[in-house]
Amino acid sequence: MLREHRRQQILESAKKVFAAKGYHATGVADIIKDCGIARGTFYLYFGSKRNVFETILDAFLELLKERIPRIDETVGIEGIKKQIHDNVTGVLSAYAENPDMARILLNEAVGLDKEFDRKLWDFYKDFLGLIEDALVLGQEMGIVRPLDTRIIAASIHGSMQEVVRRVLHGRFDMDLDQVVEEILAYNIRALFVPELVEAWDRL
Amino acid sequence: MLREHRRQQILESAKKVFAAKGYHATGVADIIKDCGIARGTFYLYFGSKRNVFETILDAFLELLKERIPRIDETVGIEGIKKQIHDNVTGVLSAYAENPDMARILLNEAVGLDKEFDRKLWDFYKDFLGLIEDALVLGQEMGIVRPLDTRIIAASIHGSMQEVVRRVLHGRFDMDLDQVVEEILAYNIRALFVPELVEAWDRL
Amino acid sequence: MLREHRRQQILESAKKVFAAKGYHATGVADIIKDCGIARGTFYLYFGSKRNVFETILDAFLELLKERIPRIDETVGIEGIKKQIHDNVTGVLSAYAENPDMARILLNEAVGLDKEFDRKLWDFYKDFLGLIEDALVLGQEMGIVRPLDTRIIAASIHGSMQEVVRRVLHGRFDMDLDQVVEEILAYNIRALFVPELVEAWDRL
Amino acid sequence: MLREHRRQQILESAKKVFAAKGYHATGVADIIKDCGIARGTFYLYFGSKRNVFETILDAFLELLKERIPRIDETVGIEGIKKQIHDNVTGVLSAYAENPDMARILLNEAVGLDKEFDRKLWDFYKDFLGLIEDALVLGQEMGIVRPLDTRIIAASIHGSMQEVVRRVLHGRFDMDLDQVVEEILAYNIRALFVPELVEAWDRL
DNA sequence: GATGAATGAGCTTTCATTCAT
DNA sequence: AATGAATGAAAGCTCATTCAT
Repeated sequence: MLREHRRQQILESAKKVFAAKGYHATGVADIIKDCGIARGTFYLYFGSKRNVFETILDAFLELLKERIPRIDETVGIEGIKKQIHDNVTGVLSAYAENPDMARILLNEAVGLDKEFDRKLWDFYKDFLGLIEDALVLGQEMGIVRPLDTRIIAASIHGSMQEVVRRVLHGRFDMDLDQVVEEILAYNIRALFVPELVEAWDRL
Repeated sequence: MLREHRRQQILESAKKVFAAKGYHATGVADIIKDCGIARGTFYLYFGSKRNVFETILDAFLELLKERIPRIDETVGIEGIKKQIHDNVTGVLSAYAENPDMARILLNEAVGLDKEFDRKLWDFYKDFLGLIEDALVLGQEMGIVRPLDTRIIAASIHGSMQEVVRRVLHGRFDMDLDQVVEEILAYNIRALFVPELVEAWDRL
Repeated sequence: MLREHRRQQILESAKKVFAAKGYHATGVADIIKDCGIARGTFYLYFGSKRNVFETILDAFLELLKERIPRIDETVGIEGIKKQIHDNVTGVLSAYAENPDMARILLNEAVGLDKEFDRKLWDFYKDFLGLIEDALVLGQEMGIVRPLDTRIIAASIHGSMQEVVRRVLHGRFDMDLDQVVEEILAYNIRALFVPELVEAWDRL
Repeated sequence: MLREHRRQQILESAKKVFAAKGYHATGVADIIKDCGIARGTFYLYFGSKRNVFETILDAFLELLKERIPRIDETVGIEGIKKQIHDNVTGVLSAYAENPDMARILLNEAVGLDKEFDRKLWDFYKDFLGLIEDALVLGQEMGIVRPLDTRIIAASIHGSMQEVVRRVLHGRFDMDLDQVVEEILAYNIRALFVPELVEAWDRL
């Protein structure tokens, strides 16, 4: 399908330019120049500048969602450890593999307009919901210490997001695994009951 | 000082409107309407729309800086605990007391343009530097566990920022002290050597 | 009279600034800054920016008019030569002694608006009228060769004006007398019947 | 070339309006109204109001330059006479054929801003340079009397310019040839050695 | 008389979007 | 399907002038 291919071309160009210059500083002119198409052609595939941006954002949010499956608690502590490890790695690598999209999500999509804000809050609400569910489950299983699950879910999310932001900004020259290890070590201690922390490290 | 008073009026209106509508969606027209002044009057006090925004942002960054004094480590563990507690409370209350400014910093100032981005990164660099210094100091004192100070400094910053963001968004109906307690409990466990965590809680 | 003194102060400042920056590039702000008075004070003495400009221009046009008295032809050729010499010297020295006003007249007042244009044309019409009258008279006396008085009056005026313009622009480092001599030598030859030219030079 | 045609359309409208209302009194609104195009279209072809004006001015200066070729002195006195006649006719007809451009050059471009002033002075410097060269050459050939070439070059230029200005202003109902004859007769007498003037008229 | 803060009409310019070809 | 010239609403900003003190 040629049509689909052309659509993807535009999306790629838009992604690149939005990430590099920001939403407002990017004009439709920048996108079509990068893409080598005419102004009118752009509007043949996307209704508006806002619409391309939304498409890009939606795709990345979808991608992120897939990387965070619900935790299966029936597989024992060792299995849980592996799941958590995989989830964190999955999310972080989603960012790492799509730096442009990540930059757009973390830097450009913030404060764009009311509707985008709602979309992001909705996404994060789901994301935090999953974290909260996991925390509650952990508390029921006795492995997570007593804490306010809402505040702590936000903390976890915020700490990961900020680390990602700084890695993307190019300040950290470290590899993904090291980042995952640090984040896990940090949160394990922050969340789990003391007895488990010891055991965890021995796993 | 009538002049200073008028300047403050404009700043207040600008703060309100920027926080409510966002930087780009806000026109000078919105600010002067809220303020009840003429177009020209606005430009008598501020050189441009960007300039008012910058003034607001700078003021808030300055305010935040004042709330984060360097930690005095010579006062014993109990004194350190109090300092940390005060610092966290200080920063969070700076946000709580200036919700508009906070919203502007966290939502509007992100991705505005290259120069604002640099300003923010510079500010955060200082902020993270202080956290890192404290972590390194803690490690030297044997109270902070071995960890990558850069990643963890980012984590701490990110976790606090995200919590603030969500409190501002109005979803949390909790009071400041509770938030501070949760954040501290979270980070104490995440950072300190196990022996200290126990002692800490007993303080 | 203090009032008159203040008025002159403003006129002097305005003259200076208009000559230096041009009418449009000059703001009321420039004038009052140079003058050290308040905005409102300016409008106490002059109804508008245009009005100050007009006042300056009128004054200079008046000054110029005084320097060009009608020629008295009853005094013999030698007397006429002296009169012409004095008139040319008078006009040129009016420019030389008021370089700011001259610059304003020659560079700024051109093409300002319909009304100024009319004022200037009227002035020049009078000026050219005097020259034409002198030419006609000269023809009647048999000392001016046959020529189209309108065209030649314009030529005379234009040649003098352009020389003044260039002197003002600072390109010529010559003194007034030399300029007068050249202009006279130029026009005498251009205008007079051949026999007279010779006689003229011997006078 | 539709694009070039549209560009010319805008230039024509701009020329007309600038000549009629003057640079400052003319708004982009006036130009596009005269032209029947939208605001944006204007900026598609010209970067700014100043830019159109400059384009018009440059074009006319270029046109004038072409009309003033260097004089070839090797062709004998009769040939020189013809060349001078042709040059003067050429320049004057350039003005006559482009009254709007001429009005813009003579009335609007004066005192617009520093940069335009420099452009004009540069052009006139070249123009006067050519005249001066011709005068010096004439002196070497013994046909031009002793005179200050700089002052007289300015006189010549000024006299021609002023005549043009008045013709454009519509006060003169005479034809071009007559004007040329008068200007030549005037300057021949003013410049040449007496013996030549006589010979000249006999040619 | 003097002040200078306040005014607002009006300017130039931008850019997402449309539409005739 | 593709083009790119044309559009025009809307933005930021200036500055001569006014007027309450």
